[in-house]
Amino acid sequence: MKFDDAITIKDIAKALNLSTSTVSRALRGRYEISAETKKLVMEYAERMNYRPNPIALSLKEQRSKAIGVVVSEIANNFFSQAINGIESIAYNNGYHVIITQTHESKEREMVNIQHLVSRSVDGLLLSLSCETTDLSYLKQLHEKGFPIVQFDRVTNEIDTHRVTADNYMGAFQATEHLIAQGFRKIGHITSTSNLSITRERLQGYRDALEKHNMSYDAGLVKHCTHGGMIYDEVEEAVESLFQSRSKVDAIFTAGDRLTTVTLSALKNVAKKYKQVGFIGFTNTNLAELFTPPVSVIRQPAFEIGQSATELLIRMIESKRPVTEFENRVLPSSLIIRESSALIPS
Amino acid sequence: MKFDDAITIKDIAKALNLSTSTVSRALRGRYEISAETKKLVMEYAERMNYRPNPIALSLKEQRSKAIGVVVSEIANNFFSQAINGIESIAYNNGYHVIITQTHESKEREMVNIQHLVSRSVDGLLLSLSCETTDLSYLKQLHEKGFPIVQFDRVTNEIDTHRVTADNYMGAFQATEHLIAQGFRKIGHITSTSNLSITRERLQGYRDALEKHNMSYDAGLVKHCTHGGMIYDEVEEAVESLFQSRSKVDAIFTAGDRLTTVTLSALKNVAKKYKQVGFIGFTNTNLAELFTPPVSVIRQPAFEIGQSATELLIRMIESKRPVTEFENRVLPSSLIIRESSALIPS
DNA sequence: TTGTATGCGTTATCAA
DNA sequence: TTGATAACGCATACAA
Repeated sequence: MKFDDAITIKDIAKALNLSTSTVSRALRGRYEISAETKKLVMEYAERMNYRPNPIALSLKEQRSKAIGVVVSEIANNFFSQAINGIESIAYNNGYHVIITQTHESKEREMVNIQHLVSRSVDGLLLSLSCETTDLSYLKQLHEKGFPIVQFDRVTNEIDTHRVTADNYMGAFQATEHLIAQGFRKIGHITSTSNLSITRERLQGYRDALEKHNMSYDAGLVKHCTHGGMIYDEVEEAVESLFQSRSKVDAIFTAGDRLTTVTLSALKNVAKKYKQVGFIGFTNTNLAELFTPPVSVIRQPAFEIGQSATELLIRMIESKRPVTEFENRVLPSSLIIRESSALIPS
Repeated sequence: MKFDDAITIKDIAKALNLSTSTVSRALRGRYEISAETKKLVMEYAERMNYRPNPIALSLKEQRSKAIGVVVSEIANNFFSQAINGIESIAYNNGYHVIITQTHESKEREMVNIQHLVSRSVDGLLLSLSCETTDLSYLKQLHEKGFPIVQFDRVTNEIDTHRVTADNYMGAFQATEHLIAQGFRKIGHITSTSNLSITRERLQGYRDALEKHNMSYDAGLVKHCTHGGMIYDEVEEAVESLFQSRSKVDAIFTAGDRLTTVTLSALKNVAKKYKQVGFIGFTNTNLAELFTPPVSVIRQPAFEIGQSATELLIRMIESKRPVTEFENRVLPSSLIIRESSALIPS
């Protein structure tokens, strides 16, 4: 059924007693067409509000002027902000954006990518899911020259452009900040070490401790394999950090979700303790609602989205295959609030 | 360029020395084809990992097995949860979801809708933007029989299926709750009255006041035209509610964003006051981070998404045009926390 | 039971 | 300068 009253080139041709090819050429302003015919066609098209059918174009050109985005969750401020950045650039370049979520499932990830590719997206913006292990399909795609840009959660196993936040430096500064505040036993709640971001942040944390001659204790690092999707997992982590053997006086959290949920858990668990230092990676404005407001590390999500999209579109539109891949690292920013000490009610 | 090594029906036909139509029919399990040929084709297709090209199908069938979603912002918990609901149903029915954002701009809204339609989405899930005024295009589309389901922010000017939260009852109960807590002067921060949700909530608020013999004062209702997108607007609203002439002792906020931002503003502004009652519509878990946690009205976002999608798919797949439209109203739930009183630090 | 031809909307190639 | 035709991948009416 056609609900779209969109007229086609054929309709124009018929109405004007021309051939479809003439109309097509006139519309695209080709030099072979007489100014007269051109004007005729253009005006008629304008008047009838002609729009080329994108589907037909996709079929013909084997491209769609659309880019696919694969993220774990859009209900995550980092990603929704990144998507806004992606859209802003894509939009300005005449590209359409198709967003898909993996919900951290590798099957979902695979299905989404395949679907996007078969839908002829011209390129892919990819932030890997926690689970991802088998990258062979992606690798193949990339080797065939399919434009892919990784952002945020990246892997070195596929050599593409990469755009990330400076997770290392963010974590380093965050940890130093807690140390400067006088906290001596800093716990770290993070997600699976599968993820690049997890490893980078952990390294920043370790190096900061080392710089200040504080020993690294693996027992103080809690990996939540579901990245904060499951509350109980986080609460358990928080609780274990407060157990006698390894009682921390401060906590540093790694992700948007993890930060949110840890703060919630702290409300319940930390009551028993006088003061808990806190800092976390987050792009929500949650933390300022705390009493007193806590410090956070904010990531340049919007800019990451923009940057990744620029690179992708450049790849798509360049004639020759790209061989040199960029690694853009955008600075995270430390936001220091009144106090990083949480005073339980 | 073809990066997808997807084989086509033609390839199969060639390899098996059959015609494309035979292959096509075999693949679709038509009865005319001999079991033998069917098996042959099926197996080969399976082995070569054949996938029909969705673009070609769209062009042919004038449908895409995709549904378009138009919301104002995905960086809004209500919508991201609703989208999850939408995806869950769409996915199970073999539909693909294309999400677009209007950022509350009516131009953006128009462009998105047209783009989706020209991309042959089979139906539209629509949550109107604040600004929307000219509905003629949408009306036309609907009159031509294009499947549209409105959700959350709806208008009566277009007669479609509608799925909403029970905003009226939510607001009514919220207001009653504040009254029960002893607050006597309750301010209401909401968005433009263009929006159905705004009007419903306002009515709930008014009726609750009336029931308890409290007079309604229009001066205590602040409309933020940008729905909380602009902080200053909200802060101004909060401040004016605390001015001597109309000093409120409690605030009731209308939207996800508005609630978040008002809470932030309260942190700054309300410091001067001893106690402020608070309740707001929100789907974030922000409110529990407050000290003490505040009460909220939570909307069944996920279920709204699911329900709207069910209706839409039913419309898409039904042969005869729908004439009777449903108005589904799903209950909001009041979440009472320790206290709805905010104690400034 | 299978094959041929046509069309979905567009553009490119070749011919006029 | 313009037109006829084929092609993108698929499904179907019609022929065989």
